[in-house]
Amino acid sequence: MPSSRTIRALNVAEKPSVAKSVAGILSQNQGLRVREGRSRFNKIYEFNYAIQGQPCQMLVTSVTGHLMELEFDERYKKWYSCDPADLYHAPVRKHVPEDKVDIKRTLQEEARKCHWLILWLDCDREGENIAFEVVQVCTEGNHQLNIWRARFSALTDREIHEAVQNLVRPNQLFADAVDVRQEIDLRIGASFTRFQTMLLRDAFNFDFTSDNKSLVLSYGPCQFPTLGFVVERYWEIQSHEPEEFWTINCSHNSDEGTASFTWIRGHMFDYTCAVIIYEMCVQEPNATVTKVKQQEKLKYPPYPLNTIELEKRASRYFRMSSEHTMKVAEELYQSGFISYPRTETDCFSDRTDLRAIVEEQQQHPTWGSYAQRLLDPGAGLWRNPSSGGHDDKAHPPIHPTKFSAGASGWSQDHHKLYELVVRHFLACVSQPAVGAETTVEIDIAGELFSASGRVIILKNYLDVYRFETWGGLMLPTYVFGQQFIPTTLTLDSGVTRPPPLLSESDLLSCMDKAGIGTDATMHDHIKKLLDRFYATKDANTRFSPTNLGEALVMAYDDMGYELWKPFLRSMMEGDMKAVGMGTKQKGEVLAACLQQMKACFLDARLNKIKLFEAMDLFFERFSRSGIEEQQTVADVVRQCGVCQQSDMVLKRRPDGNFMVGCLGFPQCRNVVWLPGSISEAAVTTNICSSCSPGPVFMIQFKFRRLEIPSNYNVDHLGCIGGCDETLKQLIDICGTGSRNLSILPARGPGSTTPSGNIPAGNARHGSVCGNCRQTGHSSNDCPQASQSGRARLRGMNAQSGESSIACNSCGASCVLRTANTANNKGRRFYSCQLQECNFFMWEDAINHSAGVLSGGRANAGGSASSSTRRGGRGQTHRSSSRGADMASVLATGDPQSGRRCFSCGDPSHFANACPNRGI
DNA sequence: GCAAGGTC
Repeated sequence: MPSSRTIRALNVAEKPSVAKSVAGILSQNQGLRVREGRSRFNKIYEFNYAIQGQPCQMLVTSVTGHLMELEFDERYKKWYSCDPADLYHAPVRKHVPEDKVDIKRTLQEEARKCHWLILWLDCDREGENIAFEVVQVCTEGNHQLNIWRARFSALTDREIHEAVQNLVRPNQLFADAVDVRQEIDLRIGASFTRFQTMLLRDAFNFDFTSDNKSLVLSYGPCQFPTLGFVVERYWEIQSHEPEEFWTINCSHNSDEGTASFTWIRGHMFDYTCAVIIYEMCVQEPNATVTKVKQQEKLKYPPYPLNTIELEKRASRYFRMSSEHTMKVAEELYQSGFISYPRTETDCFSDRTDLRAIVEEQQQHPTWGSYAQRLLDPGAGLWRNPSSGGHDDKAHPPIHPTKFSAGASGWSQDHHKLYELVVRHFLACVSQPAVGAETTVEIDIAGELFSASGRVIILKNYLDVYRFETWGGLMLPTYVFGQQFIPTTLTLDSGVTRPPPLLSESDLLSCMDKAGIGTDATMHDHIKKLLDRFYATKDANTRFSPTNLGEALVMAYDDMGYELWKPFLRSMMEGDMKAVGMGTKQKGEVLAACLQQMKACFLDARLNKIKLFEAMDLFFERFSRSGIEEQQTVADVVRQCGVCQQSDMVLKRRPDGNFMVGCLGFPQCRNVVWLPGSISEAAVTTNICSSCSPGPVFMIQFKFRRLEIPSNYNVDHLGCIGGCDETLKQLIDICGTGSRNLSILPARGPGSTTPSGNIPAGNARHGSVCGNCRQTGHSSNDCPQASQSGRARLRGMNAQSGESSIACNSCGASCVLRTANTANNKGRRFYSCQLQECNFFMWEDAINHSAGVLSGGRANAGGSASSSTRRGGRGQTHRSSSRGADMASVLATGDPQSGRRCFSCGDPSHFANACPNRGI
């Protein structure tokens, strides 16, 4: 029994699993009692222990992450309750949300009975912040608590015992750093989200959803840069100008097989040079082996698995989304099959018993025998895992924690993910694969070509890590000085290709590199892009921006802000570090950041026309004619006091503004103009008590929040009979004329854009400028050509033209563009607008040789060979091939060249002997 | 209804 001097200590961990581990380690499972708390997930463990010789009765329980949330005061919570700009200074408070109230009550009840509070939160900034949330809640129950912090970096016996024997005080600075982040995220996120949602949702017909009203156009310091990565790559692809190149390829057949030699010069962009060199090779085709190099190559196993790698590999190997991967991993963790799945750590601690983990897997029917070989010292397969250099000091790399040959209730994805975790772990503790690589270099007429092949000598970890392969191309045997005549020698052309769309794995890498999100939240940010209709993911897990996503990024880019770039987050990360170190004050960082962001917000609001312009490129404005018709039918406000014959009715004008006019128009011109800031107006059955002659029916108005001062309500029941001061004031302030938006370029009939993504300068786009994407001019006379970063990016290499032809390859439309590269400046070409199609054709190629695509000059010597330029993404692009079987060339001469000089056309010599040769 | 961060 505890003595009267025994200290009762309440221990709180960040999650139930840690509470259980800490209790198990400290009690050594002796005298450990478990009871329920008010929250069914967070149990309470009790046992006796001694800290620094002091007997303690230990109570160990947990929270589940943050206990509190930051929110605005009640008055600012409703979207229309305030100007979004007010959210930069509106009061905020931390509160315990409904689903955490049970945990709060448990903590307070237990704290009342305790002397000490020991905080076992994860040892990172968020953990420190949660620690202070726990302190706040517990001290509300007991002001006398002595508060301690246990610092540990792994759930091992030594770490936990050391932590409890060396308790310290919690670090307020770390917690402050997180407070800063939370407040900035909330204020920026809420203000921009409310602003752009309220501004755009009612103005445009977003054709991808039938529920326009509930659409939320969110902004967040993580989600927008993530969208930025997707859009930036998409623009890079759009602005890519295919460039034609030439290369010489050589093959040689022997009894042992075929060797393919590639030209050491690689791609040559100057056709004449390539032809001259090719001519030299054709004239002296004898190949001499100048180098044979054989060396051993090692392919190392991957580093131990952390969250981001798990997500990337599951996406690559199984095409599982990162969000789904984390859901499945969480379930495997909850049921005890794998370790904690949210970890940055990619190195194992020296204290981890790696062999014990392997031993468990020996019984598996598929990889069990590999695990047995690993443990057999005679096999020499074991290798201590290398370190990836990251350690979050809280969790080990993801590894199997319990053997399973497939539990009941597992889906295919549970099987796949568990298999990945096990095989990855077994690979990490295995020897690298060993290969023999052979490189052969040959010389033909002074030009060098090379071929390489590799055979695997020892597969080692590749035996178990079936997700990776290592090329096993065999080369025939060659010896130094050997000579042979190539079987084929061809001059091949190709075109440069744009990079592919970002895959989920690429996107995670971009985010990781730029510090966007954490290992536990990155998949949420990616999913948010899909949920918000900002991006789509295709079957190959590649992301494209939607029209909405592209328009939003385009608008902010045109405003000149880099809100869609990762810099804001990086800057915040720097500031948070400074707060954590104590070199900057919490208040000072908050004030400075919010001041900057508010200025940016106000400026963005002034420039809202950019948002409308960008949206206008892709979406239709809501038609107001229907509303007008409906409202002119029945909405009588009063009898006309001028003609005294007709009724005055509420009308919506074609420009969207409201008026109350006499139905006797045009004979009677009595009219009451209404403020220009009204978004909705409806005549009610309420009758004004002061205006006469009556009845004058009152009108329910809704004003646009952003167009009236913040001290006016957006909802107003008003009267047009002359008694309504509010209405008069708003007419004074807002006027009754055209709103800003009516100065936008009108969208003529037929300019409706389809719902799919439209590349810059698309011929289908009609009169949209390829540079700035506005209407009314072409890219050649674009006034913004040098102003916009995006315009610069898009117009970097080529300018869009208006002319288009049908694509010879896929049938879609090609647009005529002008090259701007050194070699082909001013030369015009057609390129297909269909993203998947890479068709490209010089305009002069059509003129020179009808029916021959892109090889006009290549085939000038009379070649009959030609083919289209189309090829799948990522394939080697080889199209027109001007080549010949060398044996036949040597026997009969070159039928394709007519044995004349390619350089000057003189039949008396070949190009290598051409007197004009000056390359 | 808005962010991002914990975690169940």
